[in-house]
This record gives sequence, C-alpha cells and structure tokens, in this order.
Amino acid sequence: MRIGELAERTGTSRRLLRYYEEQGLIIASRGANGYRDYDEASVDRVIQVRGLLDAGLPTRIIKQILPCLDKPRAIYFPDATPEMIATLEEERDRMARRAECLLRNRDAIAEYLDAVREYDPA
Amino acid sequence: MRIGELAERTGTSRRLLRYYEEQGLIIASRGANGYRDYDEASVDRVIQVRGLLDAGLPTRIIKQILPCLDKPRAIYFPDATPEMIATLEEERDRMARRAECLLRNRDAIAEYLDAVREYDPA
DNA sequence: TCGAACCATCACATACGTGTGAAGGTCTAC
DNA sequence: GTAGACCTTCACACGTATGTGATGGTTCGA
Repeated sequence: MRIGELAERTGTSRRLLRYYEEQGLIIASRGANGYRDYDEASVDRVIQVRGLLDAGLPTRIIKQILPCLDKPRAIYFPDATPEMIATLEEERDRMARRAECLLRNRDAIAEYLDAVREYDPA
Repeated sequence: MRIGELAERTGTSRRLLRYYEEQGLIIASRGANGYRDYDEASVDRVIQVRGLLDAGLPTRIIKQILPCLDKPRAIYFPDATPEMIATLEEERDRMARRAECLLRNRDAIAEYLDAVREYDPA
C-alpha cells in the first residue's frame, strides 16, 4: 500500500511515517516512480511504534528493541552482541518500572474517582 | 530543605525543580531571603513526577492528576467538576493502555532474551 | 572580611516529536 | 490534455523537557 492508505489506517500523518522511516523504525520498498510501498505488517508495526512513543520511549530505544518484536522470530542471533543484550535487559527492566509507575498512579486515580462518587453519587 | 538538597536526594537538577514549580507540579515556601524551602514530602513528590514524566505524561496532565495522589486524601471534593472527572477517567484508561503496551513489549524483549540465551548459553 | 558555596532570576540553546507549506513529479479520470 | 489527487524532498517552525551560563544576592566558615 502507499503512504496515504497507511496513514489513514494507522491514524498517523504522512509526515510522521516518513519520519519513522528516517529513524529506522519502519521500512518501505519503493516503486519505479519513487513512491513508498508498504506491506500489511507495516500497519501493526506503526501502531506498535506509536504505542511505545506514547509510553515515553524515544525512537532511538524503540529502534533497538524492534528486532525483539518480530513474530515469528526470524532473527539472526549472531547479531546479538553482549552490549546489545545488556541494553535490552536494561530497557526491559526500565519498561517494567515505567509500567509499574503507571499502574500505581492509575490505581490512585481510580481510588480517587471512587471516593468522589461515594461523596456525591449523582 | 533547600533546593540543593532536594536536587541531590531526587537526582534532579535544580533547573528542573524550578521548572516543575513553574508548571505547578511542586510547591515551595520561601524564606525571608527568597530561598525556596521544601518539606520532606517534596522528595516523594518529585520522584513521582519524574516517574510520570518518564512514562510519557506531559506536565499539563501530571498537574491534573496530582490531587489524586495525595495520601492521606485531603481533598475538597466540591472542586471535582464533571469535566475534571471525565478527564481523570480518560487519563486513567490511557495510563492503563500505556502500561499494557509497555508490559507486552517488555515480555517480548524478555522472550527474545531467553531465546538468545538458549541459542548461545555462554 | 574575604572567599566559597549556596541561592535567585533571566535568557539563550538543544533535542525530539510533530505540523505545515513550498516546489515539483506521477497517476487517473474525464 | 488537463484537473485533481496522489506522491516526492526540503525547509522552516513549534512545544516541551532539559542544559548552560550570566549576573547578582545571601550565608557561612577561615
């Protein structure tokens, strides 16, 4: 598909799709006319990238963890250098901490809302 | 305590502490000399703010949810307008989605790391 | 009393995700 | 063949969280 369709299906501006490509987060083949051509998997990929961006990860980190996210896993493990593994472990824990923080605060909000409702059931 | 101590205890630059105050995320009383004076609770507050910022929330939103985070709850519920409640509900769900996304991807990274270790146990 | 170590405000700079628009090429339908 | 809807690259701009430095006041110990 071309960039317009991908933009519409993912709720992402064309500008950003080009930006994500520039940052190495998505790849697109090119037609003879220079137009980008995306496959179906790009839709999920873009949505995933946006989710991670929204969760506070910078493109630099997202790019590093993307190889982990391909299913079915078709990775050439020799690429996995010790530094890369260390980075991934660190990022894995960092993401867990972030999620923890979010859930903790989400619970606090929920609790607050419950209290408000109890105070004024209307 | 003064800003230097708070900065050290929270791992945050003085510049950012002043910025957070400017954004209404923390409050500080002032001494006769104009110096900011923070209480003990500021330490936790700053750490919480940083966690939320790191999780992708903008200061604007953090400011809105802060009243939910005070324990013990000492809130004047009449302040809770319907719009504010709607905002909080939205943000609560948004945070849950973010956390979900993070955990899903964290699991993918963990799975990848397990696979790498299995491939090369050394 | 002097110097170091704080503090204050203010201004400018940077990185990053994102918007917007210009200038121009390509495709399709009439 | 022309109009409109796509696409391309490029450049400039913005908001937000941050860094850095200038300039000057306060506190405190030698």
